[in-house]
Amino acid sequence: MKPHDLKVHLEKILSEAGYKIDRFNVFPAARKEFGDFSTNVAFKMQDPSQKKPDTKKIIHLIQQDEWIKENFEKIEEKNSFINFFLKDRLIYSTISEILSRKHEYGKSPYGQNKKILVEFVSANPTGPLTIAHGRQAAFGEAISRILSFSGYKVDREYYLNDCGRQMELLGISLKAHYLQMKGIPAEIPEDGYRGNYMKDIARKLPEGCENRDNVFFENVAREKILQTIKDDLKDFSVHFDRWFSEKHLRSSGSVEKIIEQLKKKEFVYRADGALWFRSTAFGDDKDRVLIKQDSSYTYLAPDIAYHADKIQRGYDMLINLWGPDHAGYVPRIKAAVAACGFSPEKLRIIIVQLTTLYRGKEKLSMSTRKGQFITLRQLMDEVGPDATKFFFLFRRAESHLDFDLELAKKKTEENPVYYIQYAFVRAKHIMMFARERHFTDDEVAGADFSLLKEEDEIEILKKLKNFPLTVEQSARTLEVSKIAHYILELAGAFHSYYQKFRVVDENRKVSCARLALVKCFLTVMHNGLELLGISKPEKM
RNA sequence: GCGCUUGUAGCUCAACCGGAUAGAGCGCUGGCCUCCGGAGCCAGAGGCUGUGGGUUCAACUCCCACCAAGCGCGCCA
Repeated sequence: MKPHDLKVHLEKILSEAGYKIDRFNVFPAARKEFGDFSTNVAFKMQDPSQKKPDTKKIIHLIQQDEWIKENFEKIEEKNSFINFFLKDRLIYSTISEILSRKHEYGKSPYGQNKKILVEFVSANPTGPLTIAHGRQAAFGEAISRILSFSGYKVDREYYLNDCGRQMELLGISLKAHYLQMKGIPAEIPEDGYRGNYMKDIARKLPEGCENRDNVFFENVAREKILQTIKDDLKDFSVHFDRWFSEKHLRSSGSVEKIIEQLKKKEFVYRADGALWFRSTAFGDDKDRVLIKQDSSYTYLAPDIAYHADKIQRGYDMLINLWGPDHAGYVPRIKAAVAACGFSPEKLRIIIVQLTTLYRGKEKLSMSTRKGQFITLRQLMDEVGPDATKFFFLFRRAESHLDFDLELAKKKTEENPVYYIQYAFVRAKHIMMFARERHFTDDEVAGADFSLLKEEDEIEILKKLKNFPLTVEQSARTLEVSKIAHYILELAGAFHSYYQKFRVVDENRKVSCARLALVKCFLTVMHNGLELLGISKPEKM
């Protein structure tokens, strides 16, 4: 049972009794002594003239209901909240539910099979992925997994800016690096790319490329860099269904087409020798140029075409993960989507804030062009992919976080991810130990769960019971950190329990019940770690 | 100057979209291995939730002003 189920029933009971309540909440109890669920409904029904709500009448009414009687042991008032205590068998039924649903536990039809496109990373192929891209990659991957677990049909997409001025510059830069290497005087452009990765690419080029044109070098650089990006993502367990090429978008005529459509709807106009998009009609601060005086496109034009393309592909919702430097870009792309006849609320843009890197006290400034940056690869090598991921996913996307590299390296073993994985390994070990003692799956599944009477056991059970709710909340709010925090809490409860009680002990019946609990713990941990994309070690 | 985001324990972050005594990890102090792995557990210290107002039965959460940090404000991409 979820809080929502109880809420629906309470609404029914109260409306049948003739009460009208605006909005009230039913939520998991904040404290043990408050039972399992709490509601603030009494406050919402309160007569404004009274100082305290009259809960007695309401409780009496609720207690008459058959469904309530069937499911709840008792209902109490405390500080004008109404607390519900579930019957024991409902708490224990969580175990059977987890044992039977296994890796499906927490899965829900919440998303109603709606199609969602998650677009993320989308870094220009002008250099290796940085730590900032890493954070977006971790988020995008986890959000995709959570949504798909919650009943959405999810596609992940990477928008590839594989043409335009930055690409030209990349080609020119590579050629200059190559020539310099051959001892031929050449200058890397002021705003060109000068990182070591460029020198590496130049070094691997065959002899005799001196007279090749810039396009040749551009193609080589783009392909090489794209390959390293793909390798980085693969090693970070981040997967894309589609790489959407801007070059193809442009050559397909989509840009012209969408501008034509906007013209028909009179959302564009000519002024000062340029073509403007009337984004102010959709709440933007000012109108935006689509075609410049020199008749070339601005960045916005193909981007509108790209979003129009997404919409045409029939998605019910679009999610974009952007860096904070694009925050100001949100109103105009929402406007564009609205102009295409798509509800702007269905485009959810998550701004993933930057991580400021420190080495001790020293703040590291990052610039792709100058080649000064910490790459995702370096971070993975130094801290490990799991710890890196967890580090990102534990925080909300909007938090601007500081990260000290020295500290991260030094404290690797104290990273919460090890705490979590250790709990998992411990539980695994117990199951192995039990197998050696000839406990069978059937014996465990058939145990008398009501033997789990210890406070710590009930606490774990209640946490396990809340997993589906946590997943749903995470899917609704797109906040991945909820899952990470949930897992950490669950791991903590298990560690504490482990310390106090032996699972496999003399009393075989109790052992069986406890083994069932451990098994459930493992299942939920597995499901949670899977959603975050963090590995589940057998040993440490 | 304007806009967006963020200010919570010494540090890094939570707090279930207004709820009950603001919680974890790290660090600090003191304890705990004859027994499923001590990468763990237990106890303790540590807070005017940036500041000042307001709304409410109830504010970390909403509103206003201010302070501080980050990022934006091109016919760049």
